[in-house]
Amino acid sequence: MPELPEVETVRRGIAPVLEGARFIRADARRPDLRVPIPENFSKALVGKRVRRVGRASKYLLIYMEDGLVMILHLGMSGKITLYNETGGPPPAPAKHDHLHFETDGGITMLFNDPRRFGLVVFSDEVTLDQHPLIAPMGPEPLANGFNSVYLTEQFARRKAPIKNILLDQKVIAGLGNIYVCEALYRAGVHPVRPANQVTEKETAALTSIIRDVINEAIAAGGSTLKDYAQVDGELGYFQHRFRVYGREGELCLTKGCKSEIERIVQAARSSFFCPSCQP
DNA sequence: CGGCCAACCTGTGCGC
DNA sequence: TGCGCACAGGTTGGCC
Repeated sequence: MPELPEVETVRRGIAPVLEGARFIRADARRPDLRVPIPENFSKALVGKRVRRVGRASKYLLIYMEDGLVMILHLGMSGKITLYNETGGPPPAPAKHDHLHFETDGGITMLFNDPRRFGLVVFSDEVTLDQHPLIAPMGPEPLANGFNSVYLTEQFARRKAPIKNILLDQKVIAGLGNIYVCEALYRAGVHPVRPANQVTEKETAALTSIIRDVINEAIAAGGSTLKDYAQVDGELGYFQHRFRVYGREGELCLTKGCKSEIERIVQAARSSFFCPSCQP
């Protein structure tokens, strides 16, 4: 499911109810997700206060008062659902509800992930930057280190299709299949172009387009949070209008363009593009 | 190291 | 109605 904007939306949704609250329950209902769930999962969390809810790329970071950091990834199908005790008793855990939390503030938080590509592991706050999941990642689109000089440099030494390079979390952290398709469409760059053949001008445009796409998606997520805030429900999966993703066979939305959106498969993922607008 | 592919899982939707 | 297949928003490990 989630790329950086969706994870940021989840973070904003859970931060207000978790920060300052104490876990009175933390159960792992199976031994593993993509990787084993820590043996001491419950013991390490119960009775402790959450200091802050952060995010690094697509990873949620729950900072505990004692320096422990719970790293959560939603994989492809992960969802977090919050229930408030004022809405009645929380439901019995359903199928694929793998993690079950309760806070002293009367909040139940469930992590549901049918495909189990998600994960939960622990780290120490002081060594978080060196954590094997965190350390290898490139800059996020909204970070200072992400600029056209950096991107030009990265493209220059890679001949793989630009689509693959933009999906590489070591190059840019946070983009996934949808937003890569959207960014390439807006930039007018065909997804199979070798990265080292993308011009500096195109790279400069792409840099700011990637920021735009991510900023707009975060804003769209924020607007869904407003509706969400009142009621119990799922976080992170919001309907956003895409200009090219998922629109195979439909008319290109560029004014005056009469072409149909095409779909090809790259690196075992679907790429959607307009053959006229993305030469 | 760069690049490519298979693998990890389950659910859903579509064509026959 | 049932069956089989294609596909799904992510990441990694192994191989050349």
